[in-house]
Amino acid sequence: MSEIAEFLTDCKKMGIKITPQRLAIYKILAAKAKHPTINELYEEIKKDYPSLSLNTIYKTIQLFIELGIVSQFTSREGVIRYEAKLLPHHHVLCLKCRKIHDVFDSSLDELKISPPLKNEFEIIRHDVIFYGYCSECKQEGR
Amino acid sequence: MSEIAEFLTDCKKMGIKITPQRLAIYKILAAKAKHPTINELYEEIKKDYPSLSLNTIYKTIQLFIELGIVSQFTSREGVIRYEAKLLPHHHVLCLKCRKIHDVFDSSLDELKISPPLKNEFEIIRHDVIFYGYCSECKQEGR
DNA sequence: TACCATTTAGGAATAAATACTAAATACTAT
DNA sequence: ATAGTATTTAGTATTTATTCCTAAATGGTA
Repeated sequence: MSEIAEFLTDCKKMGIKITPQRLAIYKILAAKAKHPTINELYEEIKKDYPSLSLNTIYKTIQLFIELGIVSQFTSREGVIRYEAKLLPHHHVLCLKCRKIHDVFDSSLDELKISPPLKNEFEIIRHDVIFYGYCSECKQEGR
Repeated sequence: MSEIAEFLTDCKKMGIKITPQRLAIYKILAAKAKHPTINELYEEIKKDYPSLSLNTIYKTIQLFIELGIVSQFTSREGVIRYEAKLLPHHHVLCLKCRKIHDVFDSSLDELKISPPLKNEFEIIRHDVIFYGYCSECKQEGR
């Protein structure tokens, strides 16, 4: 659980308080292969913290994004999803079941940036999003 | 204006009616370098069609997406933007001024799909989104 | 030109996100 | 350990975004 330890030191460094709510939210966001929406977060955390307010989730997410430890991620469908920034990776979205999976392929991390783009922009990073059908959905036809 | 002519034949082929509202919306979406949000569309079209309803924009956009002539596009910020599907291209978002520009670089259209990804998914297409600073913003510092 | 199914405008209804405030809590220095 | 203080939370109210509904208007067809 070194991610959690890292989170705790991050919080101290940034001067924000460590609360059970924040820890619970971060833990879910840091869990691999999860890309919850606000409501999915809410439903999941309510199991352990029945009194938790949606408002707290909104504010915590916003705080995490400002601190740079969480990123927003939005699929073509316009559904906003969140995840902790851990290893660099990309995504693949199943066009049928809508599940989003992580893609770890470091060759995608070093795309060739064409000269016109390089001239006009200072590129910091990039995301690749694949669209297709996952193993379950491609079997059962579309 | 061949895009507009193409739009008109598309509509006929699909059996939907060509209305001034639909044409106005499509024209803005087809204008290069524009990636409007719902509200930006609304504000812009209201200049010419003061009576146009927000409702109409929502429904028209949804129709266009179903017809496959418009695509949604959502940046890390979670703001949904729309554009007509013309040539295949990718995007670059300025982290300061938030403007989104098109990137035409066909080498990005043929990414190498790693074996694990290929085995588990049937990949149909992909998007690349670059993040960085545009020529104006990188000069004036951040 | 008249007909009819489709489309629009506008308001009502619903859903999503944010603002506000009193009560509760994490951290600091003692 | 304890008290003090600024931060944070929960809960409600408010605002904003999106969808639903219906009568009136309009585009395409014969």
